Amino acid sequence: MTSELESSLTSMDWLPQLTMRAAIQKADTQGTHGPGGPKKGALLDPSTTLDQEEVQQHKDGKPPYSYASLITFAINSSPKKKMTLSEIYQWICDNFPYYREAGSGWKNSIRHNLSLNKCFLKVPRSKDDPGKGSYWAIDTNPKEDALPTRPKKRPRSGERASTPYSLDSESLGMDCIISGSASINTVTNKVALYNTEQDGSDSPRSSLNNSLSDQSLASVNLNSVGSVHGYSSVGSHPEPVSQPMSLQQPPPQPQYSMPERDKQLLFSDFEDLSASFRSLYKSVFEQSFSQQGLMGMPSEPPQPTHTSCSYQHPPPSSSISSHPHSGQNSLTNSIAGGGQVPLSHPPQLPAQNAHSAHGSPHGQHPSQHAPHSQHLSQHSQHPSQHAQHSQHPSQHAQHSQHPSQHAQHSQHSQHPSQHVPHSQHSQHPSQHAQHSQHPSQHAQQQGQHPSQQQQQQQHQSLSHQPLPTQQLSCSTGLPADWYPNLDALKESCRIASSYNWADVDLSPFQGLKESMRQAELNNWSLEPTQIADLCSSINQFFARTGVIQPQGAVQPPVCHGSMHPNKPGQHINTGNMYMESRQNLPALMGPPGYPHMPPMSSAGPTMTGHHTQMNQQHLIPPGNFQMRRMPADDIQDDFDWDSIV
DNA sequence: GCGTGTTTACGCGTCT
DNA sequence: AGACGCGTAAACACGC
Repeated sequence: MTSELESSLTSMDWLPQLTMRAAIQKADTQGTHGPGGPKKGALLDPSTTLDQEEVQQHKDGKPPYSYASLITFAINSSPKKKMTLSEIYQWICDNFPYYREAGSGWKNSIRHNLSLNKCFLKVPRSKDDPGKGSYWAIDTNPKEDALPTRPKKRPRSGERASTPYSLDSESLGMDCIISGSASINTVTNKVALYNTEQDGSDSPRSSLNNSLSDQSLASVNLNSVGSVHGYSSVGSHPEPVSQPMSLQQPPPQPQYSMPERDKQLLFSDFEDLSASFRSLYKSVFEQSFSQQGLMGMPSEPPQPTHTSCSYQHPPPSSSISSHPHSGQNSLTNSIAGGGQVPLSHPPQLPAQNAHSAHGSPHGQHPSQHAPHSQHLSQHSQHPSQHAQHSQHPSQHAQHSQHPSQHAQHSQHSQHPSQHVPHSQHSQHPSQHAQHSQHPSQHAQQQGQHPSQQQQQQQHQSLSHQPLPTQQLSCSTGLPADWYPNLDALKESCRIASSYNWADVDLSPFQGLKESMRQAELNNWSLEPTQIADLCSSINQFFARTGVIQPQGAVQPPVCHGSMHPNKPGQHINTGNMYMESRQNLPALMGPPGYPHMPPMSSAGPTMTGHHTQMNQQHLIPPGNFQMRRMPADDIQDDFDWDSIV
């Protein structure tokens, strides 16, 4: 598999299949509507399209597809991955003559499905695209929460208005292919995800916009830890994943300047990286936030708009055990990571894979429930990742104090690190210790940050200006080329996360803090440019704090990121770090694993918008860095191991 | 009026 | 038997 993935990483042919994959062939177990052939409900991979062969096979009679599948087919047949209701009708009629002659009841069912099924998102039309009805797209990150799927938009006249949330959300969209999380702010209103404001314009827009926003909401959802791939009950899947029933209805998509598969690569890689970023973020800054109250964010109560917050503290057992979709990430991560990262961590245990493969037909497997797909996926990956779910420092204690919770999660995870004695988790709740079992962690070292002048020089040539703190990096830090690729980046994040940043004066890095905070607020839903910026900023950060080894070798060009302490005006020119990075760091500054990230004309406000400010903030006061490594035994692995495995 | 969208209710088949 | 997924019908509201 590893080799397969390695090769496929080049070809990227696998991406369309990974993306949002959750095709569950339930046909053999339920929903049989006829002998042989595909069954209704058999396929609900949002990324699938309908094979012409399939079409031909069901020219006569009612197609053996569920309405949800039909809708999925239709939408996916659209280059924009969205369709109006009438277009969906038309597509179905075009491809399934049965419905031409059928009454109109099926249309009602289509509408019913669209409304009811969380997989489908209503995308408001943009102002420049007037017309009747909204677009419908497939939610790449449907929230399958026990919470109401959406607010009742209008009280029905009559008595039923008193039951605003009568929908059985668990029964809704169970066939959705959950790809993760994030969908921030969508627990109650999924439409918001496809806000045309974010989306750019729904209609005629640039190909780039289309490719990036139609389905992915124009962002790289880092929060969806590998979840983009959705899950696939491989074990029960009657057909190999590599043989999606789908197939390529040949929609030439010339308007895509970036191939669809590239977009998906972007997703899969970045999402796979999300936990690492998040972990790093939490490791580095949360303590600082809590101590200094800077920006007030992570210490603030969960933002109501932050969906993930809704899942931060699921009821111990019920919420965990009742979410049938969250197991996706096991497979997801195993696919995405491909085991390429040369970590000493043991490979994913079979049980974990089996976990995702178990997918019970009814989605009752604890790991399959979507509502906590993000949450539980991480739980299932590694118990120590609980911290990643928390935005509030005080919540870490929760994650670290209850062996029972770990035990509970252990039901979903076979990760070897689960065997870390619980005492380790509870030893340093207040420190937000980043425990790690990774062998690369070594003795703690301390260092003093050099003078600002040195920093300036270092900025110009990081590799030639070893900092005292870089002594640390000499033994345990990152190589200068810490993010030449995705795996390296993840590993770097992991290593960096293992430091005890609590002792580090992070005040010089307000900009980075803010960047990461914004990323956190956005559920790590970042655009490529923002990813690049973040990488750049982190690179600077690493350099400043000595995490990056002062090696001259493959040292990436000095980032012009927000961490730049001495050239605050440098980015004012473009306001887009990535653009500058692209110019100066052609090979390294782009998001790892994303080879052709196109230059973005505009970066989202999430990250880049802060950079100018950050540049001002990143002036580093002299000599105030002290880093102390946590004792190896106390290191909690907060890295998303499964994202690698 | 019609299309669209939401919601409720119910029946059926399957699975546990 | 109950839960579940799915299909179907229908009521209702909204906007063009």
